[in-house]
Amino acid sequence: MSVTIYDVARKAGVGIATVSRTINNSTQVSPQTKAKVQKAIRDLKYQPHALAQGLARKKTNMIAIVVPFFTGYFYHELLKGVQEEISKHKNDLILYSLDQTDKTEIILKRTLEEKRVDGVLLISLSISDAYAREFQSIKLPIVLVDSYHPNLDSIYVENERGAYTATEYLIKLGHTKVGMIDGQLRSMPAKIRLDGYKKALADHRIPFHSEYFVVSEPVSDTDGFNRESGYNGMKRLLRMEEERPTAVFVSSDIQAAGAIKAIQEQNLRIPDDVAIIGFDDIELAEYLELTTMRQPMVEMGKLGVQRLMARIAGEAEGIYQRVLTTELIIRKTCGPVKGAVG
Amino acid sequence: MSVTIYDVARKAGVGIATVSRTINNSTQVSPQTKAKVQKAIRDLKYQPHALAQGLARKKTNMIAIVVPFFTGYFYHELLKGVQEEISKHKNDLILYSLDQTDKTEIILKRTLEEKRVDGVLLISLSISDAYAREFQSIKLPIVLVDSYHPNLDSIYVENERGAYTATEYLIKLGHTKVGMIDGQLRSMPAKIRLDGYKKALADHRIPFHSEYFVVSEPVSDTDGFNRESGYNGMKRLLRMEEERPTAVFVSSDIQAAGAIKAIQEQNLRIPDDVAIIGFDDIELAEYLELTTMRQPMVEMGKLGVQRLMARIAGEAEGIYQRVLTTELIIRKTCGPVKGAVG
DNA sequence: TGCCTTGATGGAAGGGCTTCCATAGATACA
DNA sequence: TGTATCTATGGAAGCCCTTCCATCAAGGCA
Repeated sequence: MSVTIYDVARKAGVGIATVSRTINNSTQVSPQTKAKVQKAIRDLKYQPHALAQGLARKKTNMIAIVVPFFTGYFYHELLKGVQEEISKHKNDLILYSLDQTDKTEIILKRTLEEKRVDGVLLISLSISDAYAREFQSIKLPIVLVDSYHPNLDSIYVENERGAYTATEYLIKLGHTKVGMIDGQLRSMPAKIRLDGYKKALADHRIPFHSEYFVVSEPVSDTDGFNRESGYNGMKRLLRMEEERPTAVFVSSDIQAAGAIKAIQEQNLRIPDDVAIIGFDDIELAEYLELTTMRQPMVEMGKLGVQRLMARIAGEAEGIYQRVLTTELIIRKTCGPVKGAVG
Repeated sequence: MSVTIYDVARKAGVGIATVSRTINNSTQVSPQTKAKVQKAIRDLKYQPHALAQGLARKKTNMIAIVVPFFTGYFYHELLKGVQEEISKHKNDLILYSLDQTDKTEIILKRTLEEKRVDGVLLISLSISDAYAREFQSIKLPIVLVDSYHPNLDSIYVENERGAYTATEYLIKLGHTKVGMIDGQLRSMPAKIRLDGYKKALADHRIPFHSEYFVVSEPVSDTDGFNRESGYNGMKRLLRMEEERPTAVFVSSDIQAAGAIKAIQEQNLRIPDDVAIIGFDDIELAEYLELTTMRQPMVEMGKLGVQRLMARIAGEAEGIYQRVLTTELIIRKTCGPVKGAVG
């Protein structure tokens, strides 16, 4: 049925080992023989069987990418970077998208033991110490992107600094009633962004006001970075009426989109009544004219792949911890506090 | 190093065939033996090697999905449906995203010959007759989604009817100067939507005005369904000044987003000066309050997987051609023509 | 009691590749 | 001219499974 290395060998009048060497560009083959074999390969339209190769080589040329898909656009952008980079390396990508973050370890366990992939790219998901150790001991390369573990290669943005900058930006516009809408605190970025927010307040001698801080409700087991949570969070803040914050730092653009909707529904104006700053700078932010903190998402994806490939090739040493910077993108959802000097 | 079926067999004091049978739930194993083997599997944390299984079984439990990624959100939504469905079938997904549509056949060739996957899901990409035949003769299941080939399973929406409905909707609002911004005509949906547009005009005795029809410029080798093309297309239409269309059917929401931007930049109002209707109903459409034709993207993804799995299981016969309906979603970017009765 | 089923089990042969090891021929050196 | 050194090549083992085929024990029936 399908043509194998034996067929090629017979046709070229050589041994299978020689065919294999030719395929794999070994220098151990004389030019004449190589030419003969290549001709036979062409004639028979031979293509090595990927699984058999993988089995024999103990290398599959596939990597797994594990993402929590539910939150949408952020991962979409990141995936772009991953795709761009991976195609350069002639590797294939197995996509595992989780509908619940607590399934992470089930997937990791499988990738770990099935030996289907050469490495894993874990996006925005945290990993327990136990599993981190397991990956190390089994020597399956893994790189965390938008996540962090002290013993594993990690690529992430300076979440605390970004949140600090965002909050401070609002404060410098004259706002003192500065709220925050965050994702689930079990998500690492959410937690750290809260720290940045608190620190900015403290540095400017504004007391932290627990009513101004809203965490998205735990819907099933998501990380809470979604539109509904932004919408609900903002509604809660607006219920405070006169006491409501005049500016809100929203922990992700997608939540900011929901927040904006809630504000508009109350016939309040942005930024006059409520100023909004987001986080991420997904494509949507541009449409919404949302002021936000940009994360270099595409770049994160690329760097993740690069590092992973290096690890797989055995060219990587030590633990790689790359912190990328965020950038304040000023659009139109933030303005000075009402009553302040223009 | 890693634990194999031999280790399990030795530990359980049985032969490897029995272990294999236990794993694969054969009834040919006595309950006692099965229990013994299962215990050994648990004790040793044994997990079958996916590649070896694939090689022996001639079945990989992986399917390839080939998408043109550049156009963004549409595929993102579709992928959601695919993911949901595929996880039910315990299959893995290899993602091939093309940066150029003319690479389609290169990828197909590989998937065809490498035997890495059990089937292929081809999204929005066309396939030549030659390749269609090849897939059939080699018996590698393939399902086209948002695309069509007479001899292959295809799932797509009634593009002509959808375009017709959209155009007619504008006409019924009183517009007679109805323009269209389309993707590259080599893309099948783009071509067929043009037909629908023309037919609606004809049925309402409005002559087709070639200046009102704009095709996105051929950027590298994309299908032209992107924001820039919508932006540029609309700019071109607006250059006609007083002669410009009062309503435009834009062939995809993402282009509509660009078109809206172009309109706003000229300080024109939507829908008063120019009415816009899109196609797709991607998530962004809701933010933009875009009136559009909804395609059931998630459903298309699911159906595609279902059909493919049936094919792989050998339960599918004949050629499946499933046409899904589109739905007019009225939001706020269309209104009656100026001067008409409200 | 003897023979035939039947069910449970093990062995071995693939599946298609890579790679170690052995061999043979050629070259080089003394 | 004989021996040591290389290079090109082939054979076979191994990667880890599935599955066909053979075997064996036990039970059923005459």
